[in-house]
Amino acid sequence: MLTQATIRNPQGRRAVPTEPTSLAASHQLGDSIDLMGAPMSFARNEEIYGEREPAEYLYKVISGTVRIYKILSDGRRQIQAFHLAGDVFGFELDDEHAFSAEAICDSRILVGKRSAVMALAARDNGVARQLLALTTRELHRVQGHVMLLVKTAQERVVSFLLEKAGRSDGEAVELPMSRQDIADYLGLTIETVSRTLTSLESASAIALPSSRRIVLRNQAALSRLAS
Amino acid sequence: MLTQATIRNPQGRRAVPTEPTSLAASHQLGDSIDLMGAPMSFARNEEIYGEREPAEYLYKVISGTVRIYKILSDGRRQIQAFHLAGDVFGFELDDEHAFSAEAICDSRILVGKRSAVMALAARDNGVARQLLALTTRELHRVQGHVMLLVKTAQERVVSFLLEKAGRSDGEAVELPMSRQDIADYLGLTIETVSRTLTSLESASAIALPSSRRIVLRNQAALSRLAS
DNA sequence: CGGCGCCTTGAACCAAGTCAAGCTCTGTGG
DNA sequence: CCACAGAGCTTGACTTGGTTCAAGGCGCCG
Repeated sequence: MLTQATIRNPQGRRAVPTEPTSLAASHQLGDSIDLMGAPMSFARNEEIYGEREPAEYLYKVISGTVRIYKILSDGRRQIQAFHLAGDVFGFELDDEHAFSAEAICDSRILVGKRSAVMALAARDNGVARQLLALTTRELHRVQGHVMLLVKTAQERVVSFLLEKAGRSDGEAVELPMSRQDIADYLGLTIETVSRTLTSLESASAIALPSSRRIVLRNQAALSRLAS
Repeated sequence: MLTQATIRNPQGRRAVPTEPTSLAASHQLGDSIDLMGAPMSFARNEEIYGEREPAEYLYKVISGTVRIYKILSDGRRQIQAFHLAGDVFGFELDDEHAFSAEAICDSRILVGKRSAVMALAARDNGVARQLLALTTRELHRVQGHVMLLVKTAQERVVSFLLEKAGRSDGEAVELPMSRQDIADYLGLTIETVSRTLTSLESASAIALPSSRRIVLRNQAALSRLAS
């Protein structure tokens, strides 16, 4: 359908919309900027943009999940964020991306010209304030991530589960990401994540009907374990 | 001189200006919001605001250094940021402070009404964009903090020194904060920070003429150690 | 059925934490 | 000017939570 989704630039790295996006932001929606850009599809593990590339676009997840990450000089990968449906990402301080972005599973992403949104924000105060709100919310989330990274392995895993549960309906958490993704977000190894989940299951705090599906059986106990 | 600086509310926790602040932002200054609020003095270790208190004011450091932190349920303290002269802090997502703030050394802080700045931002697009710029810069810094916290102890300490060196003139870094403050910022113990500094000195990468003064003797080697 | 990702489990190891002295400033009072 | 006290910093010996290395299991798809 949207074949341009997989078009890549000469370096084979960045997917771009095939035509200039016609953009408008309806700030009456109150909650988030609606990028009237081109919806694009990204396959599982497909790169959306790479670190140090020019930051030309802003992105809003329609469906699917995106990981934002950086590779450290020793080859380890640190995931900064998982973005779910509704999240806007791709903001940058300067004109290059500080992180890379990849689709974790097949995803649809709304892609809009960053310069157009910025120009609009310069004219329209409502848009500017929405950008501020989005950035402040993201700042808050990253501050929470810092608090996570100084806790014990069990506290990190439990906090992660509770955060995911907060954004999912029903009692079970469906995880689109692999154990490696979780480990790289929490600053742990895949083995530690796996062992911790197993031990939480033994303690009847959670159930693991399948590796990507986790049932929180005792939310109160989990909240206590999250420190 | 500014005796109101030490006035505290009934709970003895929050210092407030004695009179309603007359506020104006001159966004022509281009770089930062000038809170034309009341300059206040805070003594070493004096609280500026506490976690969960209503976020009524915004703050800009005139001189001195401020630590922004949270106490974890197990009693450990995690420092989110050190703010130096010129930095603006006190932004919040909702109407309460998510963190506490204390002066690390005797400091002068410009204090302005948050609501006044927000009202101004609603009218004046330039102010709104400056707030966005400040928040985006802070987001960037916190993202860097996340990257720090997954590194080894030596990498964290070296990165910290290089960051401080970047904001100080001359070849020596003057640290206003204690080893405990550094440890709580880096997610390490005071002993590990101390040992790491000693070992860097043995390796001639730094010199420690006094405990609060650190000379970077081999910046290239340090950059390599920062990973 | 066989192959390949992905996940779990086990055993050994190590970086950083903990516990415990002891040292070095700095300011204060005799 | 020295004695003392206290806070802040360093150092040493031991412990431990999490990593590393290695093997094996599970589920899915051709």
